[in-house]
Amino acid sequence: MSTIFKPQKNHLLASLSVDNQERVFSHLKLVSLPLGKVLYEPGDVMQHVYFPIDSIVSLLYVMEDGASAEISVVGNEGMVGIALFMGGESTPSRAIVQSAGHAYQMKSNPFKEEFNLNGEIMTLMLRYTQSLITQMSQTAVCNRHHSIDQQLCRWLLLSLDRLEDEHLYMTQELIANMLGVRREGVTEAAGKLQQLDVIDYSRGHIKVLDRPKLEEICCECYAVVKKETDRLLPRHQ
Amino acid sequence: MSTIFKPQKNHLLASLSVDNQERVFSHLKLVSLPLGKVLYEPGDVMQHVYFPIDSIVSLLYVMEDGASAEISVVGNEGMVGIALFMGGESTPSRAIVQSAGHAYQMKSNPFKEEFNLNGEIMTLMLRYTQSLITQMSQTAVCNRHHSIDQQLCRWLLLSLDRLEDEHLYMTQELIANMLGVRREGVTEAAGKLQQLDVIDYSRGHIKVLDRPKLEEICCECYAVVKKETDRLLPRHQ
DNA sequence: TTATATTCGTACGAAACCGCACATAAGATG
DNA sequence: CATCTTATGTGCGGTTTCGTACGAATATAA
Repeated sequence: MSTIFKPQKNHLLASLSVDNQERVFSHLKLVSLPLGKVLYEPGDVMQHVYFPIDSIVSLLYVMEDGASAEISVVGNEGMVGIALFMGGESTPSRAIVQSAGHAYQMKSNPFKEEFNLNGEIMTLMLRYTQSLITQMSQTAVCNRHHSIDQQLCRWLLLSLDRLEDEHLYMTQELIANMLGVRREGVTEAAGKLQQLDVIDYSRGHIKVLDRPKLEEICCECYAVVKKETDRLLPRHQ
Repeated sequence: MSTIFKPQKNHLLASLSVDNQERVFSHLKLVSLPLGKVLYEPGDVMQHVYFPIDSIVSLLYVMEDGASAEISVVGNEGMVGIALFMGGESTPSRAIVQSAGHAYQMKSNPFKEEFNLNGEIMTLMLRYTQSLITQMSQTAVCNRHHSIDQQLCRWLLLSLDRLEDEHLYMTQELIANMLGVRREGVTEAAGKLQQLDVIDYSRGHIKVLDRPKLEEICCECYAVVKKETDRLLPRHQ
């Protein structure tokens, strides 16, 4: 179990120095995150932070009338709960598990203590926060200018990057909620991708057949975020 | 001149303790920001940070095809250049003066030194960054779900909050660039507001006549950002 | 197997927004 | 004043997306 799910599977944790890893790892607890689990509701004071391993968490804003839109997505490249060290301790959005899996959980207080040591961990967390800001910004741009087709491609690529293989378990209804569009819109867009043999979609199971083509069809938004994230958080290996 | 433009007119600078004010103020230089001036281009390593006094700066993303979208807006409540202390030193977006006026400029290095003292300034800057994140998130949501009419209201209110009176000097063309819509769309939306006696618009000069009504017509996005900003950065006075 | 729930496909009118073209009007310039 | 530039108003066809409704297909349960 814990031989498969090493903390190092999370890129942020992996990039810490040995000293910091030892101290931080002693506070980590492996938890299972089922699909749809809500880690934070809007305004909740965060009790834990999460470092996803093979799960994906969406930061989702839900409006008064129930409509929703995904602000950003967090997988093994990042962490959930940045508002903790940013000072607010809560956000107006919801953190919800978009793809079931596992994560390492750490209690707020020890994490804040580590952050406040003003060293490697703080630097890393701030750089990650900037990459998250980039993703949010690009989401705003993409929402403004790009078609559902393109946005679906972006969304698929962002998800793929955070999973271990090319399989996504995700109904069109759920994707529609993330993109903030109608379910029928996703059906159409996914149908086009299927006709192009880019994906194979069947009742909540997507298999990506041709990733290069997916990137080709996609708007520039994915590449911008990817490039900036790589710049901010280079993976040393 | 500098009797009118006190550093304290910027809310972030004003909220520093006397000690920190003394140290920081010695590095500040009052600069004039003409309309359209670009403070940073995408990817530029930032040489200065800016604390607006009576100017407004837009963080704008410009796409490959020239289309654009405003990510967030910064006035006397904030600062331009957060990427400096977040670690990236640059962003994929452009910082451009949206409303002419003045700002206090500070060189990057002394500012980073202040930030790294790990005290009040750091805490404040991080809280401000979180409020900026909230604004970006809500922009993404608003871009997804709300009409041009509503978005124009949000945009006007965000601008109003950062100005000293109810006068905006801004062509419809420019607003359209910020919102990422057609100029004609802004003409129509502004026409409706004018018919409702909410604004008076004439060749680049907007006078807001009825702010309460403006807030009423607006989508929830403005209030969400406003409330969260007030929570994160209470003004002690 | 049969019934039921879930997921997906399709259709259609309405609305919002776009791209484009052009007219009008208000300042600016000479 | 006459001219030019800039800013705004308006109209129209085309596209995308929406809201809604309904049917088909697949999984799940009785």
